Amino acid sequence: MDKTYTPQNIESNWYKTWEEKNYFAPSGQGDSYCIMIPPPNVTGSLHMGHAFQQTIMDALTRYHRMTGHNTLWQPGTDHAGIATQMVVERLLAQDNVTRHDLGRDKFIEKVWEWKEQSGGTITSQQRRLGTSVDWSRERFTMDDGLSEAVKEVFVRLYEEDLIYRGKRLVNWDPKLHTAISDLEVENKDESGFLWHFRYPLADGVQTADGKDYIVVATTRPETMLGDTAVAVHPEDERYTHLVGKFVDLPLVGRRIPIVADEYVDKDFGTGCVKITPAHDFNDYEVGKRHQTALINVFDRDAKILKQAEAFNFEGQPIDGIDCTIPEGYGELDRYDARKKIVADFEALGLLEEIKDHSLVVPRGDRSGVVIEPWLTDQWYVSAKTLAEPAIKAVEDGDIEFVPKQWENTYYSWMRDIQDWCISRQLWWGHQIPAWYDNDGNVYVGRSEEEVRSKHNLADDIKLRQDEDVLDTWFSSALWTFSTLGWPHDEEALKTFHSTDVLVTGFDIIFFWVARMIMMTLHFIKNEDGTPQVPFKKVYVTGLIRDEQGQKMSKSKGNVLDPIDLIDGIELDDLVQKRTSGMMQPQLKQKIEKATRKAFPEGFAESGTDALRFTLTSLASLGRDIKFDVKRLEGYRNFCNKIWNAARYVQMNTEDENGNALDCGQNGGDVELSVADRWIISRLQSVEADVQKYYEQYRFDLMSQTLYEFIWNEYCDWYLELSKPVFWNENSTEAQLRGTRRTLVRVLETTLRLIHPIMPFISEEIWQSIKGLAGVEGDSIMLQAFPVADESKIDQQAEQDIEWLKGVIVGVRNIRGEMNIAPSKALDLLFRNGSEDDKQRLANNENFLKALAKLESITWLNDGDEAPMSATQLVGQMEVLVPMAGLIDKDAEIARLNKELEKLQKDIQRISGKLNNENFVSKAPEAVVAKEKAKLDEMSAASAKLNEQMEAIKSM
RNA sequence: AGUCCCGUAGCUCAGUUGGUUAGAGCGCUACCUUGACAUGGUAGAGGUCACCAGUUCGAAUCUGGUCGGGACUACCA
Repeated sequence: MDKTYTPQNIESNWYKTWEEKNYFAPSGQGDSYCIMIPPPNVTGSLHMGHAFQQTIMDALTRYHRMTGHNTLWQPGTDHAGIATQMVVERLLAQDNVTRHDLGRDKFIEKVWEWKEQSGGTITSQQRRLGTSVDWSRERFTMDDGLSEAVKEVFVRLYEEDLIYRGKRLVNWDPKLHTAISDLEVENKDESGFLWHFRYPLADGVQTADGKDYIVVATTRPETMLGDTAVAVHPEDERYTHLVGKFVDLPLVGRRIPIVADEYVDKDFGTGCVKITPAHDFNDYEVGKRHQTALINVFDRDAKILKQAEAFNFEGQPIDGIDCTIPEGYGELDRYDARKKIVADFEALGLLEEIKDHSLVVPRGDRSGVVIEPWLTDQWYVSAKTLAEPAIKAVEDGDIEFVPKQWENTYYSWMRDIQDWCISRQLWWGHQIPAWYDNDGNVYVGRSEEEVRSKHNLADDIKLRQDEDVLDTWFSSALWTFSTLGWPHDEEALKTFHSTDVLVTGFDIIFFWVARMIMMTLHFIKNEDGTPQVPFKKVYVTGLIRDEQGQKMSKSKGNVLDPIDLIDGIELDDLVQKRTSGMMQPQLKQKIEKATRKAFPEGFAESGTDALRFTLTSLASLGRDIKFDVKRLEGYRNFCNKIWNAARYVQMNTEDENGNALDCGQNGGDVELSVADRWIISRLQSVEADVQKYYEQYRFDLMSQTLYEFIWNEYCDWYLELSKPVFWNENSTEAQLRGTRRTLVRVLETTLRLIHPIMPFISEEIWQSIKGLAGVEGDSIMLQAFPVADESKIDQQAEQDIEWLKGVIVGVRNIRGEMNIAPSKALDLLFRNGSEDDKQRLANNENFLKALAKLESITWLNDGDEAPMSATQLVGQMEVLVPMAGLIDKDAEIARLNKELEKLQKDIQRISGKLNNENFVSKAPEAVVAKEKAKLDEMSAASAKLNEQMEAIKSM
């Protein structure tokens, strides 16, 4: 083994080997365990969030593989409709080409080219991360098989009346020219105005206070061109006499009714609301209740039409409605139209006032432009029917969220779920399996042939397929079963479905998790017909944020590429990476400055294992993660520590020529020291804890447990305790064998414990020590995961080592505080020890002398005078370091004072407790007894130290 | 507006059913190149657990409130 740990040398080869040998495929034996990867979008490359989630999935996968499960981690990618189409359009735009220049087929070809490239980037990144997915099963949401599943689901839902088509208001993105679902709309608080307009009353009617107009307030003046009514509250006395009367809509001249509707808030604005059913979701409902028309005034760009269009609520065009668009408004952008409307109202003397107003503005999550409620034909999924069993599955505990609090979020959305608009006016995606004839009839089916034969359509009837595609999330909703071969090949489905756990972020609980639950419960059934859940657990991870706690995003220029942390990157390259290909180049300087400030050194190479360990150690439940590069450095050092510990083990279990020494594998007496028994005992507890933490998804606690065991117990103490055995000329062969065997076996076991988190370093070291540990096998991946053996828990050994540590730390404390050179060997005196103490010393003298660097150890009898000494207490026993020539009297007095003060404080606190009548009578006996024992011990200690103090002072 | 999360050492965070001397990593101080490791070792400094009130013999932990930070959902034109 090399002297220093260099991750690059070991990581590249092992992954290739594992993959070539097909270790990632399910073993075909044991109970099944399955995780579906949340398919990354093929829009670019993996970010820290992916690295985080995939580390957790890989740890779970490797763990279950090692516990003997038939384990499948299913990989794949998502076509990410809008997002990917936008990426490719932006690329084309660099050459001044639009998708329309290319035409649909050519454009889609380009997107496939991009998909190949981006998909390749993603999978190679995944390999670098060490993900043990079964690549032979890799899927893409637009594969033939998955497209089959999409069609099948669409057709069946249509046949069950759970998918329908209708002309309704949708969230229209006027930039991307597509409908989007409610979830893709981001509502943002922005400041704007509330314009108060006067609408003249028709037929000479007057208001209660004698005006010939009423005042409506609006934040969207331009939509008044499509007004079909004015609404007031039914109990608003100011206006009751006007209900049923009319106003003449200014500019347009249309006569529209005044209606009474509960929707109106009497106390807001003027209490009169203009109703524009074709351009506002609430107005749509009001209009529907009062059977007004729908008057659309916008085109697909949200520009004013030359001639408005009127529809009824069945979506049919209607005649006889005045659809005038006033002169000069046609083709005006919505915001220009707004200005003009306001100006025109003002000119007409109909502008009452303008108030500042904060309002909520809906923006498209991809385009960022203001979304327009717009009347179009779209396809919908009736969500309520599907939602019911999906709610129940969580209520009944068939699906559990970890942490549990996310179930609230899930319920609150599901119980108020709206129909899901699934059609998108894009080119990249699954084209909707619906065909139209020239009479406007719709036929839904798996193919044109199926449609023709099913509906007996003659060959000469022309059919054209719906040009729209489905929402990306429609296909991802089928992910757990479409990837396993549904609807045609159900073998894998039978084996691996329901899957075990979904690891994902809370940001897609609605987009994805909820919809997967709905679709899967509806389509996948057990043999007895009961529905199958897609997964039994949902592990919801936090978000990885930057060092400031900001969300990482390309536009903010604060993203970290996990590969850069693994390989390291120069500052200049990092800056270059963060500032290239930006959508907002004006931010370049700011990003550069922030980056140079945050990471003045760039990143050193840390290796995959260190990154993975960092991510798991940060994986607390229900909390976002501020990614701290310092933490990564610490765990890189941890890898180095493991590496060097392994080197020590190897050096002491092989001779200079690399031949194995006798580690007790081939018979011969084996004698275990107390240290050997102690570390074996401690290992059992660690094994039990690790298993528990897997069950609880507490990767943070697991990492901490492993870190502490390896560093603070195995390295800091056990390795040191092994040295006296190896270096003592009097050690017997049996003793040497015992310690060698323990040394290497504990290491070998520990490597298996860390393997799911740190696959590379564990494999590399394991390969070079497996023989020494008497283990055979091709890869640590295929070894069994360690299981705690309670019979190896050795209380006696643990207590003995605690005692030993107490003495050693006591001596070291005196050395440290008194500035005694580490090289100076000390003469140690013990006084007032019990039989146990004496026994322990007898058993451990060798260890004690070596680790505390002692020249001699002498027991004083009870009455014996001690020379002036610095004192430490281990229980009742006094450990004395003679001061002569070493220790300054005042320094020792000061040190004792410090100790005594601490003791005094504790004694006060505890005796206060014990003097409290209530505590003694009401607290459990065990607690009282414990406090009493503590007090006794501290009092005795205090007395001893005081005595010692007096002795020193009087000398 | 509703729901939820968070506030613990200079920084990033653990602390599982109330009973610990409140922990870790990084950073800091002093000493040490001893034959696994200076990406290291040893010793140490550092906390009124945001604040207030309550429940309790006992609260970082439970309850209510206040302040501060954040997330999600909904929304009055």
